[in-house]
Amino acid sequence: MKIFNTLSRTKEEFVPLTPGHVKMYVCGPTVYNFIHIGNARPMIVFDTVRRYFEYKGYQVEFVSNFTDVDDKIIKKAIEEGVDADTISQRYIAECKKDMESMNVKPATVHPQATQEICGMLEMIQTLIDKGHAYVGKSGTVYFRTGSFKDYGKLSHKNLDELQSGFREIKVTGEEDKEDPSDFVLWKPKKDGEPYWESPWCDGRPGWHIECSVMSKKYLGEQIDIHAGGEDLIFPHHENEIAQSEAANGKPFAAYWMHNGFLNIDNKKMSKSLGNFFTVREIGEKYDLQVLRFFMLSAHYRSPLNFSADLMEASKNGLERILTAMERLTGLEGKVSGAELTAEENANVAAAKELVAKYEAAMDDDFNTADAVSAVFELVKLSNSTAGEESTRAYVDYLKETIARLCDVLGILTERKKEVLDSQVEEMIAARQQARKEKNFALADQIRQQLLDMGIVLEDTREGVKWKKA
RNA sequence: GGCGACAUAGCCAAGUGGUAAGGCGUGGGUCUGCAACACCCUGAUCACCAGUUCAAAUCUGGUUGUCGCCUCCA
Repeated sequence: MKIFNTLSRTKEEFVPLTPGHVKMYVCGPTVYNFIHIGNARPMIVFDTVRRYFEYKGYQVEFVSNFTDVDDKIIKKAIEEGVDADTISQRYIAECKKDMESMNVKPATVHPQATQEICGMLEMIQTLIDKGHAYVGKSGTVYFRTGSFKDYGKLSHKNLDELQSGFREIKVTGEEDKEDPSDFVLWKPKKDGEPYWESPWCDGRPGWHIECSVMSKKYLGEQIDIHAGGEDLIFPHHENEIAQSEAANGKPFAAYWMHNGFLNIDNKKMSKSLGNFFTVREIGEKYDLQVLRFFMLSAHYRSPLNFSADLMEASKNGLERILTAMERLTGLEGKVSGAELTAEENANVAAAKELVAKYEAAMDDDFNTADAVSAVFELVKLSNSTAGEESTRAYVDYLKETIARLCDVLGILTERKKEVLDSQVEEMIAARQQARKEKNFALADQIRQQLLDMGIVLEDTREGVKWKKA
């Protein structure tokens, strides 16, 4: 398997620290609101990465945090007149609902920053002891970037270049920094903010230290993969490397993976442009399986544009896969035979080549777009070669194969079982009766009524099928 | 200003040296009472220029254009 490593900016062969195991950490959201579809991209992408590792037989330890102490959370809490904790707990719960709807597996551990303060105090103290951090006059603790010679290795920047960009920060209240590119590890509380006691001042941790500590606690000092959105490369991940490697004295993550940004109608998503969508909002219009399928239609490192038209196209494409699977399920009850025919053997051989194509695509830095194309080719093979004259062995093989490949992508191949109310069932029966009597005008009228109710009918050889529009 | 990415059919999107996967959409056809599903057919010489090579979308240089990071941000 090859993985594009941001550190080297090249695809590298994946070699795990421990054979057969993968330790992976993905930076999670700050929980001050419902997650937006931009947050959803890394969740879906790296869940797919995890699933593929598992498909290949790796045991994956997958840790993803919730940042539950932050300016935005505090701001929201003040607005609502509640505790910061109330806000973060609420949106952690909502986020987990969204993840489930997107078929994102729960992490092995979902640590929360506020539960890990103790470890942060320890790591900060270690950094101070080793000369990598210092206490400013207000009790603020800063990381001394100049003390870490590899600072900039991930974002490929050097400290000199960074000086100018940080000048502005220096004037806005952190003037006790030794160097403008130093960053905060611990900062003093302000009135009304949550705080913890520390040897330096009552306060709270800086953002970057959280991930270093949680990663260390749940995965150890060295991990295989650290991932997140590309905007996190600098400064967040750069700072994590500095903290972890300075404190632990060994390399932190072997591979750094970053997903590209999601744009809306070719523009960056922002509240001021009014093109800001939460996952919850999209879920009202589409099954979130469609969102997931859409996200996998491009390579994870490419920027991806979101629009209603593209969602519509993804919906139709996904529908094609689900229809094919439904058809195979319908055939299961009608076919028999445990031995493949000669012709079927040839088709199975063709299918195996498509599985190989799928795996080759995923092995090449998780090329999901190419992998999906192999699934579509399997669908075409199934639609054009499986029928009532097929053997049960062949139908089972196709169904199992497509389902297995879709499962790695997190795409559920069985439609959610929905129950029709009796009124609808009666209408369908009435329409069938009308058709039998060749009263097609009435039949079409009933079909239109059902369509108005959001139910689409399809007359197939296996009988009437229905689905939601 | 610094660092970086991208530019493939109407749209989305693979392909990184040997004459362009796949999906959506469009148009035509088969099937069907009709519709839908499905199947068959239907489309690009790869932003532009120059170069390397027997051979380039794929390598090199340049031009144009779009975008990202450098500040909280997935």
